[in-house]
Amino acid sequence: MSKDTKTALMDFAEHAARARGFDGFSYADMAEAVGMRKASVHYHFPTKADLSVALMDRYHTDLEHACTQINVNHETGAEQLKALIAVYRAALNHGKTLCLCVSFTASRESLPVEVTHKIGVFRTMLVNWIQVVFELGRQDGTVENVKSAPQEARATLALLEGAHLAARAEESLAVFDRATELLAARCQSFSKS
Amino acid sequence: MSKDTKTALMDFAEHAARARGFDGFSYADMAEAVGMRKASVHYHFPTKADLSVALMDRYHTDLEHACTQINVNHETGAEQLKALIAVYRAALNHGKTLCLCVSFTASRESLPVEVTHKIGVFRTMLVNWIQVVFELGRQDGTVENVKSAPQEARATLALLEGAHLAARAEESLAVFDRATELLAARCQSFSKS
DNA sequence: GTCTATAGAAAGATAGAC
DNA sequence: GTCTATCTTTCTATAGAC
Repeated sequence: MSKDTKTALMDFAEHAARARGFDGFSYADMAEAVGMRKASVHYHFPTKADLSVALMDRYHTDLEHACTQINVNHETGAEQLKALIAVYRAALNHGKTLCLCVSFTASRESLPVEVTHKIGVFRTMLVNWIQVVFELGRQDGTVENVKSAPQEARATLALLEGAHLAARAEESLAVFDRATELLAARCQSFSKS
Repeated sequence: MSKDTKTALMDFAEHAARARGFDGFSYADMAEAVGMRKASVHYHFPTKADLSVALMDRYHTDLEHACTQINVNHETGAEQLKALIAVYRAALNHGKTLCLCVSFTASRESLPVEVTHKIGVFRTMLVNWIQVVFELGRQDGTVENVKSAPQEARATLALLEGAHLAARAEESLAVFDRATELLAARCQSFSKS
């Protein structure tokens, strides 16, 4: 069951990176978490740089999949935007964890350039997706006051990530909700047009 | 000149914390930066926890002073808000450094609870100040479409910090500007009322 | 205040047996 | 795939001379 072991290692590493930063956990921690020895962890991920690449790849895939699911399950721009907010809200774990992208961005200097590049690709993917949501929201009239969709998309991602930080600073979901309240308020249940 | 040495150590430590995270630099780095030995650094800051407290205290004082200066130098809500955006923009160093509050929030688990608490106090101070700016901007008519000043304040701090992260992710001032464009666009040079 | 010297712990990583 | 054993480096921190 080597794949399960690898998955278990990545699950722990992702959670640890999001809770304590990429420098905040060690191979010893990973080994203890899954019940093996340090040297065995190196069998699965020779270096910590390898681990960081694997984590970022999986994160990109997961989020892209989550976005696709939102498109499938929600019709209007407003509903899709609210669903994205909900995804970030859930990722907070009540203020205990950041999203991996924020965590990795803060720990940038400890990561291989390959991951820095992947962060850029990930952000571009997400901004583009959000932009389409705003365009839809403007067309179907469910998102209020949409001016420039590209600008809205950039600002929205910054707001969501900033709200993550804010919530973590005070370890409180309420802080996240307060920071995103105005954005959520622009989402109408039914078209006004 | 012990005070100068202490200041030099703090200057380097703050820059390093903002560029590489609080776990991303060591006493050896500090010693080399100011031209002394590791043990001598411990004379000024016995533990790294002590150092983190000193950095956070100074940061709070500095930012509070910057806000006061904005109040002195800018009359309208819009001008004050634009000045705050400019402060955050300058702190980026072209995408190389985060503000200390964001850096410390990400490295939370490595810091003493005292600093965690000080981060909360700092954020409250800043949110309150931003709230007053929005109230002013609504009264003098220079900031467009102000709904709830407390909500605007929370969202603005989250947006500024998120824009910091975004800019750092791509090491680009332009990314910061794009993320804050919509906020800046709400600031009018002259009252519309 | 700054130095040399050193302790003790923990980090990332590798070699080789099983 | 996992183990024991070990290496090397780096980290925070302290003792004591100057």
